[in-house]
Amino acid sequence: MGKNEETRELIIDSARNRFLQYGFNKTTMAEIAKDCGMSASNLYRFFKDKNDILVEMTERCFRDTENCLREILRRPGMSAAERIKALVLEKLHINYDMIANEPKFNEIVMYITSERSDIVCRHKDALISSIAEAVAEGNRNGELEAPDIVKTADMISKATIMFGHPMLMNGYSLQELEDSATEIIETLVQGLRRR
Amino acid sequence: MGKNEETRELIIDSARNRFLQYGFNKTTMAEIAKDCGMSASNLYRFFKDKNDILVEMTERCFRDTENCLREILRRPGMSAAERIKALVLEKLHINYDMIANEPKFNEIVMYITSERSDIVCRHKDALISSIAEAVAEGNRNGELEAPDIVKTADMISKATIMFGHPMLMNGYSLQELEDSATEIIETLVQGLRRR
DNA sequence: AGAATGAATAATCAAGTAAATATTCACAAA
DNA sequence: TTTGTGAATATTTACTTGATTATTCATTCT
Repeated sequence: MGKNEETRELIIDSARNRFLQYGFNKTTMAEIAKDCGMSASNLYRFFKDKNDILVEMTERCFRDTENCLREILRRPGMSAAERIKALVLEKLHINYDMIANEPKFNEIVMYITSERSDIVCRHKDALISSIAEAVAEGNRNGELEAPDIVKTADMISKATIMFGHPMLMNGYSLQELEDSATEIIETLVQGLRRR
Repeated sequence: MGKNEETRELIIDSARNRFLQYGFNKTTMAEIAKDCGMSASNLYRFFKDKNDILVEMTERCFRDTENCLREILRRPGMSAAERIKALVLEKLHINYDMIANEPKFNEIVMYITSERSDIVCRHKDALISSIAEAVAEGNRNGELEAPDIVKTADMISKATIMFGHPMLMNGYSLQELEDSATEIIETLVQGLRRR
């Protein structure tokens, strides 16, 4: 890995800790720089501005999630139903962990959602792609009958939207969320089954 | 109708126009009073405070929606599937109209959601009750097989949550929303069918 | 050259004050 | 007795201005 890329990672990690713990506005460039052992002005050699650090942090976070989901697609011996459920539950767990452990997660999500909906959309599309792969697999092995794969995947993502939005998860225990997600997916898959 | 109740309605209607057009904070008690042809201090003879006007306005709005839904339950000659779809689409249309025609609807919803989630919860429960009635009907006539009626209704409401949240409807056309809602409900109902 | 810095400038935030608004109250009209 | 009002008070908002922070830049270091 290039030295330059290493420094960028160090900065993103330092910023991430501060942003999620204290919030974006309450974190100063000087603090991030101090955590990295450099001056504030030097941060600008690696990132355009403070917002840019947040954006790249978010994209990295989304990329990690997407990799998790792709890993689930590669697991052997799962039915399409099981795979779709695993995808949604994985996203749910990642979100739940963040809500539980990172005080300012909600604030950061709201900020990104309102200011950079394009990034959120791209992530949502990646999610739909993963679900689509599982649906396609279900079609191939005769478990499902979904003529329009992407439309079906999009439908599934919309029906499970509350497990990807921290705001909507508020007030439910992890158990309740898992149960609800499971019931929705099992009913949907049952409705998509080849008869 | 009592004179007192008539005045309360006049005040709520005047406030409603202002709140939805200019927002809660940008509307002054003096303006509401002027629209009603009375002094600001007289408003307090009918409502505890400004917040109270908003709350009663919201409850009235929710009650109207709930009456619409109950009316759908009384329509003759519909299958359970059709009735559930009609319920969700009705709520979707009401929300869509508000978003399209009332500039500050979103702001008001956010405010009520954060400050008085109890009211929103009660409305959500009423919605689930209506869906539950349709599910029960489906069970009776053999169209559906849902052992736990309320749990099933709750599941349906969670899977269609995006059509009840203005925030999540942002960026979709009415047609797209209707299509998505229809597809989700038809798939769910198919999954609940007696086999 | 590229990496890094402290000082300079620009933008944003925060404390304090003035103005606007919400709410109360003593009293009048119906 | 209920509806109503204008004046008085309490609260909130808007606006200054001083302080903090983001960003740029000229310069040093390697």
